[in-house]
Amino acid sequence: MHSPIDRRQEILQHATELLRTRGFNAFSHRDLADRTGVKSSSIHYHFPTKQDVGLALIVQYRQDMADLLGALDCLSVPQRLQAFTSPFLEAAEQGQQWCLAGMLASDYDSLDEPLRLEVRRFFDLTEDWLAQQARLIDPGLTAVQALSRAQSAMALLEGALLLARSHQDPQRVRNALDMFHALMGVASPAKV
Amino acid sequence: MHSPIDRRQEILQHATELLRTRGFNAFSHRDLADRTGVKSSSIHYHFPTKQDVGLALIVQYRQDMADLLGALDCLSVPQRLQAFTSPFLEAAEQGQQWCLAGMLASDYDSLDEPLRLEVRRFFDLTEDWLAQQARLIDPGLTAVQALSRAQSAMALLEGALLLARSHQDPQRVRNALDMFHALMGVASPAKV
DNA sequence: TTGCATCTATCTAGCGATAGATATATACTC
DNA sequence: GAGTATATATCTATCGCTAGATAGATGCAA
Repeated sequence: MHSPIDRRQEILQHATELLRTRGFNAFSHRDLADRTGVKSSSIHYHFPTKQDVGLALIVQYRQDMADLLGALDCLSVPQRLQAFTSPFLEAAEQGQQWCLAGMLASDYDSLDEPLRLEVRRFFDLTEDWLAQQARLIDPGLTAVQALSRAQSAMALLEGALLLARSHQDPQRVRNALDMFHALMGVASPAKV
Repeated sequence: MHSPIDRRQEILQHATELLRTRGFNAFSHRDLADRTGVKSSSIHYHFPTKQDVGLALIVQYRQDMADLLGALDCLSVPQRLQAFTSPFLEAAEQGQQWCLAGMLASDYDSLDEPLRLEVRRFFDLTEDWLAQQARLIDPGLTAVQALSRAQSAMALLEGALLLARSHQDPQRVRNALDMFHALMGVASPAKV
């Protein structure tokens, strides 16, 4: 028998991939069960409803993001932005997956309120952090200006990854990253 | 008996709204039938498969966009950009709907290849036009640079509308429009 | 021996899709 | 024109399948 924590994590791992490639309404408990190697009723044991699966996914996604951002303190602001954006580029180069939070945002109408709240919290967290970086770059910005800049920067990344995926063209994200850095007021990092 | 063209258009009208609010996998033939006031089998009469519904929607959406862009020739470039972006702002202010093509892009994995092709064509059309405007604004741009700029501008709009919808905050799109005009190299239009 | 994790079996509801009947409008022929 | 055929648009009824979800049995481990 697996440890319940292992199994739970295993389910979430498959759910992450399915959600990010297909969307919330395009995968089923049976998809999860088949990939995890258990019966679909076992999925219900760990997550009573599908919304619970989504909730666990976005909470973990946000926590991972919070951990990442916390780990960037020791870096310079341009290095932080580089580290922050690299997962977007990786996703585009991998080719099939969108951002988990972006996907849930696109399925927003299908989500119950607790899940919607967590989706909003993900973007709030991310954008607040970006706004902080914007003010470090440009101390003349008001808080409102910095947040506006951060929200648009985030929108740019989400949109670019969405369209890079449908066009199978990671270059779209690379170009968007140049715009992102320009918008945030730092020089683009040197190409590798 | 209705004219077939009327009925077909009536179905497409409801399908547009359902697709833009819920997504491709979150509305059914019965949803369409109930709203149109016919039986679900009648939907199949007009559109044999659900993919055919999606195909008709995106083809019409692209045609509407092509018509709009064609009608802008008589305007100045800043006025054109203003007219181009205003539907995004209206959608954000209305509150529930995303861009039809953006929604299909988010459901890309569920689409058959003919439908995917039409989604890509919508963005190609739009971005090519935006790239032309970018070169009119800044004649020093290469074609590649202009296209890159146009793709990022489009990504920004799509992302901003997505997040404005989930946060119920049209201001996000207004702010993104400022960034959009800056990115395209024109002054933002005066606020009303 | 109690609690956890999983299984088998099943439920209800809804999905996209199809078959076949019906009513109505249009076109053709005598 | 009358009568007949054809095409169009809708209906009723149903298909096979999958969805999310649940009840109750089983096995295993502390």
